Amino acid sequence: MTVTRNSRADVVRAAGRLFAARGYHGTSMRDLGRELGLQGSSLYSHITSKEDLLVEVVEAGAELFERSATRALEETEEPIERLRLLVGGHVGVVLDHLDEARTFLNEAQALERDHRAVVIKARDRYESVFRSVIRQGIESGELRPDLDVRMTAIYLLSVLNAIDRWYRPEGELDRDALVDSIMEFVVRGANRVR
Amino acid sequence: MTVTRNSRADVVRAAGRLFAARGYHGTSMRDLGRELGLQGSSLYSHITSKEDLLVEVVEAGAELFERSATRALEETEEPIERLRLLVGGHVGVVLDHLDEARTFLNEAQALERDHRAVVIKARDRYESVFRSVIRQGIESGELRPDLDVRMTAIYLLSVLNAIDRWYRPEGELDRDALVDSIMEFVVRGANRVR
DNA sequence: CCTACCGATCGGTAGG
DNA sequence: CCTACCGATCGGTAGG
Repeated sequence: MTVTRNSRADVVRAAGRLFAARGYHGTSMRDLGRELGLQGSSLYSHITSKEDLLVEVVEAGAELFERSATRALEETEEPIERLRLLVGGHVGVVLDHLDEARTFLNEAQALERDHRAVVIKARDRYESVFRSVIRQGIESGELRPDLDVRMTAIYLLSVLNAIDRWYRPEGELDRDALVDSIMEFVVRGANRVR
Repeated sequence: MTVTRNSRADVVRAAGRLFAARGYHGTSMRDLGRELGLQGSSLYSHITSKEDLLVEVVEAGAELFERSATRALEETEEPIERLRLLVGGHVGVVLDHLDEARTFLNEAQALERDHRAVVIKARDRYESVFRSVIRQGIESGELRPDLDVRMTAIYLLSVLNAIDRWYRPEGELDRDALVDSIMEFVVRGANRVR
């Protein structure tokens, strides 16, 4: 049995776990120390403040979502394919990086002003990728022309951001079926082909 | 200028305001006292614990949603009309009772086990109303028969529960237009009429 | 990474 | 509803 010291990355990951489960204000540095098998005060050899930890976890979440969007755009130019990749990528981030995703989505309000502003900008950029892909789908004739682009993006993201609230990987619905289900829900309502 | 004493209801309402804005763990009893212009310790002449306050706010939220669902069912028997009333009622609760709605939706995790279980049951009952109305829409032939009832209810509620994250009453979209927009998004995708 | 602390703040009580 | 507290816990530092 090897007892290794914790790395800074271990600390950030554990913080994500607790922030996602109990919230930032619901997590004390002593809770976090316990999670890692050390004293709360020992955490300060890795970080300089509790807020720092939140910033790192939230930024990790933001990066995961942004990278997913970039990949979707690089993979193909076909709008509906892009939309499916955006949905699949988002589902992947939520399911594979639940803690970072949840903290990014729910705990950004606990950040102080400047850092919160950065997060809001990252969210806007991410949402704008959805908007532009929806717009491309309209231009290509695959989505109906009277669609409200902004609203559609908001509704789709509402569905995606709520997944962690109900989805259980042990359930009957696997990841691909989930993506199909969401795509059907969204695109059937926006599809021109009748 | 009349300086009146605060009632218990005032305390609960103010608690809802702060819990919704900063979260339960992000709100101290002294914060709440300041909000009402009195000492933190004075709150204990109205209530017996901080957790009590959370229970009351969350239950107020639960009741508002349940009453909205009951009203929708009583108003009409036509499935699509019922669905519209459910959506309109939900939008009304979120916009007119934002603090209770937010606390109900986001802060129930801070409740201790027993009370949290009550909330989860209330949510299930509410969701089951959505499911049964969707089922009625399928039976009446207005919604397509291959629709996944559970998933459709979850997606619709995901859209509804995210409204407080982006909707601004000062914006161009008024309440009725919001309801129309959501109904179009959901029903067009589920509508049999082509 | 630990021990030993720090001042500040927490939820809550006693007694008016 | 206030004053005056209580013990516990908070984020964080010093010094090893």
